[in-house]
Amino acid sequence: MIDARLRATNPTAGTVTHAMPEGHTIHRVAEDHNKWFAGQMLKASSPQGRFADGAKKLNGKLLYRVHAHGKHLFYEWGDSTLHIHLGLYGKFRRHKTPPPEPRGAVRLRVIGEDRAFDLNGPTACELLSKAEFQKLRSRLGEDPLRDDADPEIAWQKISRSRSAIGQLLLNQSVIAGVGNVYRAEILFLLGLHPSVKGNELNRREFDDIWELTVRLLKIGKRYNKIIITNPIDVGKPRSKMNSSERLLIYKKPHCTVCETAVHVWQLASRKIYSCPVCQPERA
DNA sequence: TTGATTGTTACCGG
DNA sequence: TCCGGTAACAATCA
Repeated sequence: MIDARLRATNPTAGTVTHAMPEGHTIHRVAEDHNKWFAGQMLKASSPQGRFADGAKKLNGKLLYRVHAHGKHLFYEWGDSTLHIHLGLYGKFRRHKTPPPEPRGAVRLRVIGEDRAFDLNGPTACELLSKAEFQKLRSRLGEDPLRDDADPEIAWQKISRSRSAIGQLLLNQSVIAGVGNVYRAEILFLLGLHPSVKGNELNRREFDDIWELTVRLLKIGKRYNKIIITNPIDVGKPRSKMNSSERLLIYKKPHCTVCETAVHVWQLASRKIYSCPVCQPERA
């Protein structure tokens, strides 16, 4: 069970990070309590006063039974749950043992027999009660990577919404795990304008979105990167692709299919890239 | 040094 | 209630 590869939020918007440290022992927690709980997200769910208790509970614990849902990781500990969310830049960094002195913002150090992991970056890392876990879990939508995912539930939410599909894809309570890069690439590949409303999509279009999302997230999980392009077209295996070869529309000045200038705009407070020709607006 | 960011939440107003 | 926009958070990178 060691090194189960699980997906989590990370700098690459929902792809896998390093192998997750399951079956290892927490050796150290950050001394800088304020830094640990710096983010608003953490303040909301973890009052600072609880840190000391949490840190004590964390130290020396064995991490076991990890599972991912969307961009969240959960380690079960009997009645409580360690919740980790890697945010924008968080990641698990793997070391051999003994690991070097921690550098930068190391939140958590996990030590195994032959390897160690540092959790660093502005990440969520908190201990949740059963009720808190249930509450968080209930706010998450279907994760296309999970065996128990039910696309019907996602379809109900999307088909009843007047929001743009470009918004809905980023909404973790609709589909959990899609980030800004995936949303741009998914809509581009399907020729859908990001402004098309959820309730304007037909079932066939939703099925295409779901299937493509599953496929892309699986590739991302496997290669630890968001990879959209076909390796045959690029002429090298996926593991060797560089960043400009992996994507089709995100941050591209010109459409990689028709060479039209890519339209860059804001949707859901995030930059969205779309091709005015390949993704026509709907009347 | 500066600005942007592959993420999320709280809050406010329509 | 639903929906859109904005601010805040903070490490990292160009």
